[in-house]
Amino acid sequence: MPDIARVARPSQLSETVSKTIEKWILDGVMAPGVKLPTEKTLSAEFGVSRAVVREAISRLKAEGYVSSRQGAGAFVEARPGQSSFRLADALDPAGPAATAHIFELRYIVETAAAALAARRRTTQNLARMREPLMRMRRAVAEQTDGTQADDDFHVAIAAATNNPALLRFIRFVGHQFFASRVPTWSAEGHAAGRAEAAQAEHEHMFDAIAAGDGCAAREAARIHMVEAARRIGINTDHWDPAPLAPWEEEALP
Amino acid sequence: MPDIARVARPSQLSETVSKTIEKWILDGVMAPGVKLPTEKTLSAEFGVSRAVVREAISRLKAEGYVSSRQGAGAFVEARPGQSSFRLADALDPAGPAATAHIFELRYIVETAAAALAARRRTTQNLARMREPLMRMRRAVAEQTDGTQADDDFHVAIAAATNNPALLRFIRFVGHQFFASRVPTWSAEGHAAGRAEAAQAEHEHMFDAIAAGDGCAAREAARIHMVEAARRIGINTDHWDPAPLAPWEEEALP
DNA sequence: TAGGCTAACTTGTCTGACAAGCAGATCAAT
DNA sequence: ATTGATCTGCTTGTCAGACAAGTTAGCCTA
Repeated sequence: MPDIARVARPSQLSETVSKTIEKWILDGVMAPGVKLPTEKTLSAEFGVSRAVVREAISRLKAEGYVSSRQGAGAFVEARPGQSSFRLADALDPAGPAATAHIFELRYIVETAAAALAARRRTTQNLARMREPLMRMRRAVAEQTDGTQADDDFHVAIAAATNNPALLRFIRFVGHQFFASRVPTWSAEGHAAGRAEAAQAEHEHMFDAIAAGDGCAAREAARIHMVEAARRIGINTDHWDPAPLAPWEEEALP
Repeated sequence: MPDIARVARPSQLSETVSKTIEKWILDGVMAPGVKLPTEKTLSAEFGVSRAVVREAISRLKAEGYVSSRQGAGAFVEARPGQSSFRLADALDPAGPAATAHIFELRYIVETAAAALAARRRTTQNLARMREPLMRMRRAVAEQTDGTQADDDFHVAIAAATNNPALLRFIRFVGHQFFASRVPTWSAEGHAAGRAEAAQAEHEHMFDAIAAGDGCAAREAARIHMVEAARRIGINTDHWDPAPLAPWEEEALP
């Protein structure tokens, strides 16, 4: 079943209130450090109960826009909204152009991660990469779904960088494209040879990382990312060439 | 006044409840898609009022762990917590090691951004980079604070990549180190020549980007990042050398 | 003037209630 | 027997009022 466009939810009162206050903050109407109106004032202003206002403020607290102290009031944070990073904002939903931008970001970190993984991977890391690689091999042979294994493979590479922040970011960005991997591993994808092609790229990445060759790993990851982008219809002409270090250059064929 | 260690806040009831449920989800006790206990059940279970439970769930909704439908109940999201990315988690606060990891992530994206900016920048982009650059020059000359200008400069470079996602991520990561830039622009920083050194690196970055030389821009950014890391006491020995493309290599001195 | 004290105010929590919406059961009709 | 509508209990969303806990600012006293 093709996914149905999610019906516009009936606007929740608390959401309306929180979005309004969020807009105040983002537009600079309420500068960092200033005190928000009291809950009683806001509830009167918006014409809703205090419970709704509290729920709205609770959401703003969770997203790092404000913080509140009992007895004192609620205050706009120093760097509102910068405590967490989100790609698909509810205010400006991600279009096709945004997808290309996010993929370029993924391209940057994944190629760097592959190079780092080649230099830092332990034998245990390699084992954790080999497992999803085998699952993908089987998926290609049996023409089954390898989407999850694909995801796991990239996460395993990120884990080999020994950088938890990088790992979490790659996991985060990668999950944004979880759905995009389906066309590769679908029946059509198998028939068109997309799954097989992707798997060949994965094998190259693994071999380079196993060999400890950061240069080759970066190049293999670069090719995989460019091809993956192509498979989901993203133009990569103007991308940075995920370049190699001068002393790595002679290792290329 | 040296900043005082923030005293442990008196545990908010709603925070306790939301952290507990968050842990349930992260530990897999509650799988994606399953229905949470009703608010009445939870309030009885935790021994708090329904208002507290509602506030806790509201927080979890904001962070993308659960979603709720009126009349039906609250359900664990398909990819709980993956709707937003945060570096300093409240559960495991960022230590010095984490700072190094985050800085490496910043290093990866900032060097890539510099290379992209050199290839894509418009004259308007250059003007927006020149402005904070001038402010920093003045700060060096007058031994004043250039922290904000420093931040603005890096954001202006990111903006020149013409990639909003990359811009937002660099702004996000850069702000994590806003406080770290203070030692460079403090009175001691000026006296020790740190501000002057940083400014020289900035000038090199700007010149390379203005010249449209992606290779030189990447190298200038690499040097700046490594030096900036050194200034705040981060070991960079095992970092990836932010390499150059083969065809860019001859441009190096 | 300095310091303590009080009073008003604000957020945090509790209780009870009703409205809006959902899911399963019941039941009638074809 | 299957389908369709209706009904009923349950759950979340919203409201109102109240008290507890904590803060702020002004007053008052020494």
